[in-house]
Amino acid sequence: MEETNELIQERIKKLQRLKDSGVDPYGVSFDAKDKAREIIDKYGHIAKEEFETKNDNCTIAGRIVAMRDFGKACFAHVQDITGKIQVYLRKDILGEGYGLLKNIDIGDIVGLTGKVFKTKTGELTLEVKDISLLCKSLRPLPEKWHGLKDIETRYRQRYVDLIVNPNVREVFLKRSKAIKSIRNFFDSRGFIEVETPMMQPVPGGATARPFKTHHNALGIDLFLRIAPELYLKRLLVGGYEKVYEINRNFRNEGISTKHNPEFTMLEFYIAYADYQYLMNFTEEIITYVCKDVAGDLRVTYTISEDKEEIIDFTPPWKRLTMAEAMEAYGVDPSVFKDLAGAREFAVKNRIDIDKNASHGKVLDEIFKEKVEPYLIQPTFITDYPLELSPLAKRKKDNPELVERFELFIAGREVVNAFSELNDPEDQKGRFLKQVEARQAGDEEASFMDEDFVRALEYGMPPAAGEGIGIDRLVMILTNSSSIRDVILFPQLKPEA
RNA sequence: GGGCCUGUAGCUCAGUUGGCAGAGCAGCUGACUCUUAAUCAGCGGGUCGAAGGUUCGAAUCCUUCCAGGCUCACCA
Repeated sequence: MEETNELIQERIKKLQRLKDSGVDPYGVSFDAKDKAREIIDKYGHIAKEEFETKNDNCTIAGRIVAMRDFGKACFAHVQDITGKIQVYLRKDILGEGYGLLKNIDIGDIVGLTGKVFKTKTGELTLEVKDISLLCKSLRPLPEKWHGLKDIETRYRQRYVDLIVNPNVREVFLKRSKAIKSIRNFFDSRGFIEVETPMMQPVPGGATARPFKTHHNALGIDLFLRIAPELYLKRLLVGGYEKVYEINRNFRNEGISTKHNPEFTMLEFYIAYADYQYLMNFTEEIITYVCKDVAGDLRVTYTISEDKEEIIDFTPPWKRLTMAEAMEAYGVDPSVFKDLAGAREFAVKNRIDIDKNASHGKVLDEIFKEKVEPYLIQPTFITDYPLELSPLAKRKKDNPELVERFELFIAGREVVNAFSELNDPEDQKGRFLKQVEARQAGDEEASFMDEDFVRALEYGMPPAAGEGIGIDRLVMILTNSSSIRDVILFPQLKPEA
């Protein structure tokens, strides 16, 4: 971090010269009335000749990203949040102010006012009348042509990535837009946005290993939440009928292109609705967000280097039960009969399964291996085995299945939703089952949450609840192949 | 955690059989008032990821370690 090289030394010298000449190299506030993009939009279509009689001035602030020096004149590009615009500095116009240029580098942040015109080659340009340095930059930016490619540097020094890679800026603008769009959607439909604990004494609402932390004053261990579910349902008990939360979940598991230890989840609950209602509702939300962010219901997604797919969000989306989907992708229906049948199929197809795995778990494994990767277009899968869903309501006609669906897009689970179990006795029994599984060594099994059962005993209206993985959704909307490309500061090992 | 790959100048990358460490951009000096990967002349810049080993000699071969990528396992 302390490294200094010749290029930095040069800039420090310039910094000193600026100070010596009475220039504040770290500027003050600057009223940048105009934006690069707006200027280009406003004047771009006007013919070059017309500028000869015009005298329109604009004021912008931004970072110098390119410079072409001619001795007594200089072209540069200045970049602000909206984009880049060329500026033209002339000694005969700037007079003494032109001397500032000697100590200015690519990367410096400047504010300037100039007359709008078009160059010989037709590029809209500001002929600078006044320039002030707002911030001297001490480190050289990556090369102008190849930019910053090194993935590690891009993630570790995201600020540099954002300066030089416009597509990266674009991705995170889209992410912000997607989240705003989701809020609009829910707010306009009578939901209230809530915040529930990130630090929980009993981690629940999902099957995953939690992070543990400690509160000194209370003298207790707490867990970073793996899901907000149990708290949001407590709010249904409390009388709120439509709630949503957009916030971070934390899971103490592997890191991959699809997993970051902290990730953003949207969860929402609707009293008196069920999972069937939610499927339609999900189509509505996602098409709403997709239109807003991508401008179209069809988006291109790069599945792998040599495989690109157009994902079409035009509803209705395909709906299959887990069993139907398995059959459609060539899984022998005998797997549903019993554990032995499922196990046999798994072994035959070289699917790794834990030797203690239950029937439901084995089915889940087979599904993940044989079906999930092929669900490219948005597809709802319904009717999951009870034991995989300790918080979901049983199906009336088959109590071993639950009223649940997951939505798959591009071969990935993006949504998980179900009719919420509101029978306290059943819930308590399911918790106990989970506790048993935990004692038998399943580290992901849930803990008993006594207070949640107590809440259900007061009565929770029948309700439907859903979780949407925001990072994964944004990946699809921005054609990003790694979750790290949609998280500003993804988790990495500390720099050596 | 396993397998495969990568790490060389600020950035993007070459580096042959083990034989003086290279290019482009960026930087510095000079020229240049419509360039846009500006151009022209010249100059400087390296812990070759780290440590150890083999060798007369290592960026290059071997071992270990560090970081990253892809992938598998686990998961969302």
